[in-house]
Amino acid sequence: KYDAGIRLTFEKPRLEAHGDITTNIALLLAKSLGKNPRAVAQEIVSAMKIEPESVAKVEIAGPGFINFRFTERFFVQQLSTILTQGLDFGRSTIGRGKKSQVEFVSANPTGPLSVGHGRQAAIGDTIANLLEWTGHDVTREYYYNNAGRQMRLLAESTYARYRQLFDPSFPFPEDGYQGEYIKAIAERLRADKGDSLYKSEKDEAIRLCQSAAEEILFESIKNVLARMGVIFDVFYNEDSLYTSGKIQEVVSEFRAKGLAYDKDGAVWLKATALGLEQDRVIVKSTGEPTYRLPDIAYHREKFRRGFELVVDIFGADHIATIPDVLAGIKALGYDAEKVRVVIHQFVTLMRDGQQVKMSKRAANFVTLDELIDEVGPDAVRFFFLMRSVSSHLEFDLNLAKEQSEKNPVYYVQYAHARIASILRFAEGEGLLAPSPGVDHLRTDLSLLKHPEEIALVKLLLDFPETIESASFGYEPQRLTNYLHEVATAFHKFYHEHRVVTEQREVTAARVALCRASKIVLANGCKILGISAPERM
RNA sequence: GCGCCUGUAGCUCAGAUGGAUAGAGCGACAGCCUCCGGAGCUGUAGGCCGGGCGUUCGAGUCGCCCCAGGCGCACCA
Repeated sequence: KYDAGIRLTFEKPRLEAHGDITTNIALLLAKSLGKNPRAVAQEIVSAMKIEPESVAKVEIAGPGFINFRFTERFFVQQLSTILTQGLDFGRSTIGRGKKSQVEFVSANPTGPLSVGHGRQAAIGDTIANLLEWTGHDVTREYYYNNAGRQMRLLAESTYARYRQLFDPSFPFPEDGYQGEYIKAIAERLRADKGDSLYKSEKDEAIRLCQSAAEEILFESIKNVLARMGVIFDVFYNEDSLYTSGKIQEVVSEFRAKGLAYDKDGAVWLKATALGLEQDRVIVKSTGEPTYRLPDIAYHREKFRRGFELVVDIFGADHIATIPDVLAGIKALGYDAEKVRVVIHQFVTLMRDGQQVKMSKRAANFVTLDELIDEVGPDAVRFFFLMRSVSSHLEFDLNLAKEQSEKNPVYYVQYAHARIASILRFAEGEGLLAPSPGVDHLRTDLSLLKHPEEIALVKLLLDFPETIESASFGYEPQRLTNYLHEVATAFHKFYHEHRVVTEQREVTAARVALCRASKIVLANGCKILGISAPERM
């Protein structure tokens, strides 16, 4: 009966003592009504019809919050939803099959992936998983450039290393790639082709070096990504934008719209007309486009390919390019709001309390492959997903290697393995029906009434909401933190109560709780891309 | 100089849409296994949420100004 343009919302109070859900509606209304908020709350409560089956208590608290407490029965009965949905529990269709693309890693094949790429791989793949779980139709895409200056340098470096195998005095390019991996590629070339490159004409030999290096590097990039459980649907080659004329098309359109002009022999994008600080070169005086142009053309293709949601995952060093691309897209008539850019901050590795120095030039460069070798793929992914993406990440190698309770990965996985073990034990005692799906329908879940049991049930029921908020906010760390909480709640429950007891009915109810916990942990791990072991 | 990110317990970090008494892990200290996995659990200590001003019933959260650190600011990608 009040309409002050205020929406009635409920939220979960931070303090358990404040009930299960709460609303501040009375506080919001009080001002416009010129009444005491508690009096408004009282009016609202008096006018409400409550169902005693589900609602245990309604109370007005503090300055005028209305707190609701549900019955334990209300919660506990929802366990059957978890058990029925099983490996699909947590999935939703709110994404309505929206055609979505997540672009990440996108490193050019000029060297092995770094630990920074690893963070991006974990974030991108997990965001893709989250989108899938919320009902999006997801394409994982890797964009790369195998032309241009960097690749030329790679080719020349490879060629030089190859020549040095025959003649150590052969000069190495000044800005060449120093890494050992170039030497390895050269060795492989010699093994495959002998000295044939040595004899052939130089430009031709360099071309061969480039394609060989590219092939070998991509193979190793794909391998290391696969170790992390990351598989791309599409590898999009920037070069195709040139050969198909898409680049030229964009320039022409900008010109037609009066958004491009010539100056000093280069073509400039009139970015100032699009609300940006300064105009930018899109085609250099040499005739070569700057990175902006293909980026804009590429993003236009994303729209043309029908994506309704485009998620770009970039490292912090790419931040400057984003406004140009978004402005360009908008100028071409596309809705830039459909592009969500996730910027992640950098990673530092810590070993024995010391920062591990990482320099691409120097020899102490740590590759993603080496990191996985050292701590294993589960720890790598989990650690990369523990922190919010906008936060600098300190990766503690000692902790990640530790096989103990200190290590959060093991803590979560241990909870899962422990449940598996309990279920094996219960099965051994002949206490499990062969089909859990049928079993739980006959289980009296209202026998779960201890605080640790109820707390665990409530937390498990938060799972779908956690996925939604992680998915729509592009914040995987919410899920990571949540799973840690679930593990804690389970361990507490387990510590306080025996699952397998003399009373068959109680045992059945607790087994159901274990199974539901196992489902949530397993599904959560699946989204994070880590294993949920039955034993460890 | 300009832009983006960050600043919360000794350390590493959570705290979505402003809510009631600020959380976890590690580290420190003190405890808990005749019993389904101790890779577990319980307790103690530890905080002017970088500083200031503002917005409002209410700010770690929003705005402005400082301070400190990171990353950018090319006719490199």
